[in-house]
Amino acid sequence: MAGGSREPGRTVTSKVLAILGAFDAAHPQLTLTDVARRSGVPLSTAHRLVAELEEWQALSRDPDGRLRVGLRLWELGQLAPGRLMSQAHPWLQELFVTTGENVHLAVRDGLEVLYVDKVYGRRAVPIVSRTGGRLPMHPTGVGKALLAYEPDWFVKSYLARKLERPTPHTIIEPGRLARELATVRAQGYAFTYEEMTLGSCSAAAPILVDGRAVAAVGIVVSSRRARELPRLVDPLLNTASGIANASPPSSGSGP
Amino acid sequence: MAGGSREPGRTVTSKVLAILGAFDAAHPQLTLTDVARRSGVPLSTAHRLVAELEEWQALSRDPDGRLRVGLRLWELGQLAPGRLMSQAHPWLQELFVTTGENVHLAVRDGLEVLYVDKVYGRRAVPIVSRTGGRLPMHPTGVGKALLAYEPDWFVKSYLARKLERPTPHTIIEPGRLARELATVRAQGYAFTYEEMTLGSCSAAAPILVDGRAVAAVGIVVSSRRARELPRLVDPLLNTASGIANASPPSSGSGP
DNA sequence: GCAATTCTTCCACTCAGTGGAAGTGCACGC
DNA sequence: GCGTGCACTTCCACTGAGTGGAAGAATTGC
Repeated sequence: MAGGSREPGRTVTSKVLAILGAFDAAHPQLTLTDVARRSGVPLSTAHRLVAELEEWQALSRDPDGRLRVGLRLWELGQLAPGRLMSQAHPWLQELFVTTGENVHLAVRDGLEVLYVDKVYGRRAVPIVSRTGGRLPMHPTGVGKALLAYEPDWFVKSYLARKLERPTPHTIIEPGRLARELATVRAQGYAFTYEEMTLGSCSAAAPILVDGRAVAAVGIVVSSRRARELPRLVDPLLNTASGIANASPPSSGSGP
Repeated sequence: MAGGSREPGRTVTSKVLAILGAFDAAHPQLTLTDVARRSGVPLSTAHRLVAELEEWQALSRDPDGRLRVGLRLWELGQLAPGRLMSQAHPWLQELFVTTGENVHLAVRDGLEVLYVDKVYGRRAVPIVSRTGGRLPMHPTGVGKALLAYEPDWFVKSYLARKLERPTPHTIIEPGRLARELATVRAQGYAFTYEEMTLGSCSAAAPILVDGRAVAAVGIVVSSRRARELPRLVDPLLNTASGIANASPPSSGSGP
């Protein structure tokens, strides 16, 4: 009876990864049944695999018994970002102290920006992005800063899709967005005015290493204070170039 | 010839986890051969599993082709620590701003402390611990703060082992250490004087939720400035209780 | 107390996974 | 140019680890 009709061609590894992938920012804690449903792994199989993952502390349980990503996975994750990110943090820190604004660092992942670090104060404007969060590129400052330095074919394919419009201010017309990106490229930084969230504006600058934007620094302020953004450009650019230069001298510097 | 003499009883999952476990703070980037050697997984098997992990961005490759923990794993890890840690960060930030000292947050994992967050300035004393780092409990401030609130049986078994002695100042005599812990418990905070690293002192306070130390906040200063530690106790305790209270009202508060 | 939901265990079948060995590719030295 | 060493990739026939439906246990809700 049992074991006969398995779904073929699915590796154990892919199931393990599907189980881990069931967790995301919107669903940080799940029951076993949730995990099975979201990952597409049969319940009994999920049960066994989850038990192994728990044993290794890749997953652990909340007080109420729900599953969460475990400490060991967090610890592993800390090894990921490499030199750039850990070197960037003090710079972000300093930018926060000198400007008093919420600052963050983001990289591109696929067609989205992934927020990899942020520094913020308790009294400042509440900020939407959280570390590890993802947002589309075109409505965000860091997204525009990164997109502007991607190769043409990439930008083209980005613009070719139907773009989300989180607010009425979001620029989604391909032509207008392309012109915006040209401006960003020309001046070296990007602004947004309520393009992602009503009430928030931002300035962002790419971190350029060998001409490629490996990350971007952003500052978010409430839109009432949008007029202060230009004032923030200088410290922003300083920070961006500081981070870029702090990264170890590029190995392939020459021609 | 092939496939016959496999090592039995090892699940695929355990191999995947062993491969991930091959990465640690001392070995953040590895070649495939390293991974196979460190994880005990045969090279050809490691090759296949690593390829699957790469496809999912659980692992990725450095410019020079060596393997690293990938972005997706970092992203997953961000979901791990739950409310406490993300709520703690602004408090740490503030403690750093008011004191100007290096501050960090640690939790107990097994017999070690795991540093889960830190805030530091560029000009301050260089700090040994890095996020995700592990240290033994008895020579560190946060370690003592955490150990002091563990149940008796745990402390007993901790003291029963032969304790490491990273510096001549490290307290490793069980009796003396037990007395030290009693003091910590009595006064609510811990000091260390060059017990982990020559040249560094620290003060630390536990974050108590329902009488259990769920984490600890620490401040590190250079030992020349050890006399300033007492002055730092008040802000430290404020921070610790602030973090503790900021966590959502405990569900099982009163019997 | 019964129904709904979630979690755990069972087990016979079978194909996904295995790993030693052979092949490929690259870098260096002579 | 050619051999030597090392790291990576592919191959393949065998087999037991993994499978998943279903039944049972535990828990929750009404």
